Amino acid sequence: MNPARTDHRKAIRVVIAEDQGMVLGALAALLEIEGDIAVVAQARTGKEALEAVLGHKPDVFLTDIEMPEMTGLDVAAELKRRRAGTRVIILTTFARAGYLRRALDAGASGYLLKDMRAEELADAVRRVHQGLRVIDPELATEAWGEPDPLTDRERQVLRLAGDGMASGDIADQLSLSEGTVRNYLSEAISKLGAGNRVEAARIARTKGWL
Amino acid sequence: MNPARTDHRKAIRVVIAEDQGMVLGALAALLEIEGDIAVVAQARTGKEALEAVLGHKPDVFLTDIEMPEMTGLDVAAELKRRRAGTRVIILTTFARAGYLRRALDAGASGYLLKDMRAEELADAVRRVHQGLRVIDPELATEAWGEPDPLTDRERQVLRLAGDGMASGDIADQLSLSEGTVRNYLSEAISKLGAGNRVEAARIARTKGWL
DNA sequence: TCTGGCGGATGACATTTGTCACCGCGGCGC
DNA sequence: GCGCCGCGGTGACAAATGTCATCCGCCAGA
Repeated sequence: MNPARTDHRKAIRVVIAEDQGMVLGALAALLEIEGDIAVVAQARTGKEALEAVLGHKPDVFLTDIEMPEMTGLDVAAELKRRRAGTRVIILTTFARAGYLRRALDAGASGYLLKDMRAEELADAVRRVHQGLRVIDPELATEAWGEPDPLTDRERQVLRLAGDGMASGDIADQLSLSEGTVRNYLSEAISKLGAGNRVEAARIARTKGWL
Repeated sequence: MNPARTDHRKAIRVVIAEDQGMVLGALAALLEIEGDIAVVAQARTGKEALEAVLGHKPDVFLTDIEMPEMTGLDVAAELKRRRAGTRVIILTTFARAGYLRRALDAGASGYLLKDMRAEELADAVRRVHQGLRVIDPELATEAWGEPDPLTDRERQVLRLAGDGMASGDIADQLSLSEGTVRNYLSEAISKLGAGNRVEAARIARTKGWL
């Protein structure tokens, strides 16, 4: 099962980031079983992760997306900006085209879903370490779908509306007039083919456009 | 770290259920590391889990809540009904009082959150195996809070409304009149102290009342 | 300089939501 | 039998929401 019982000094060095402690520890255990992979640090927030990667300069950085303080996508983007040599694998629950696109833009080498079989993880790490790209097949095909029709304003407004905030309150928070908020919402609703703000927010969320 | 390097035939036998393959496998790896715990089966849906537990009669059943086909809570309730001797530990993302209450009603011996430290899991399994109860401290205190003020109808209506369905459509789906739907919604909104249906749905969800 | 687009705003209107008061019916306890 | 809930329903009304047409100021490109 372990293709290379290599000398431990040559092991692939990995940093893992994931906000749920239980999952974090479990993933580490999963990778540690492999003889050729060494988990050199674990992080529970985006900021911790960024520091860990900059400090340890691992070969591979495996990260969740939704974390406190910084998302995994933010961390990936920052690493790209700083030209840290580490390759990034995104590991997330969400099969959302928007997330995948942003991940690739942020220079990620891999995008895997948490409902893949656990056995495939170590292989993905090895592949990415060798310079290959690993994209979950389910996403790879459907992915290059629609390209997010929403403007920034529409996104902001929709996010708040989706949490149940009333038009007036949204207007206050964004320093817009209530009418304008309703206009944006109306635009978003029609762009997304929804029947009302709530449905629109739901659709946008599932597509990863937030 | 392993209190008992016990004879393997005496290992604590565990079945794990969790819909995300990656997490499932990782948790199994985490427990397998311990010398005194043996993972005898893994399941990715509630139904699979039920069959696995009935078939293997493990000492401990560790399960997620939200899974396809049957929730972990449903499985626990069914096991209680059938008087299967297996002790149940719920392992979930959600610190919701409503879930905990239902878990205990369903005879669960443990309720843990996925953001606990991974090291604590094996200990929790051992404790439960010895007949102790293990409840996440964060929940244990706050838990016996408010007791879900919603009626069944209000719950149904709120669920659909929270997904963006319009009053008329909800009425059709539940074979009620639109006015009645609005009445239920209004009741729910005031019971929950919300400002509108969406906020009400959000509140109910976070409390675990769905 | 003109023109077109974009962000933001208005006003008017139809529809949907949220609230309230009140009715009818079937149990259930007394 | 009587009263009283709980569930479902009506009707009416105010407020919030969704839709449109239109307008203004600004700035980039021809």
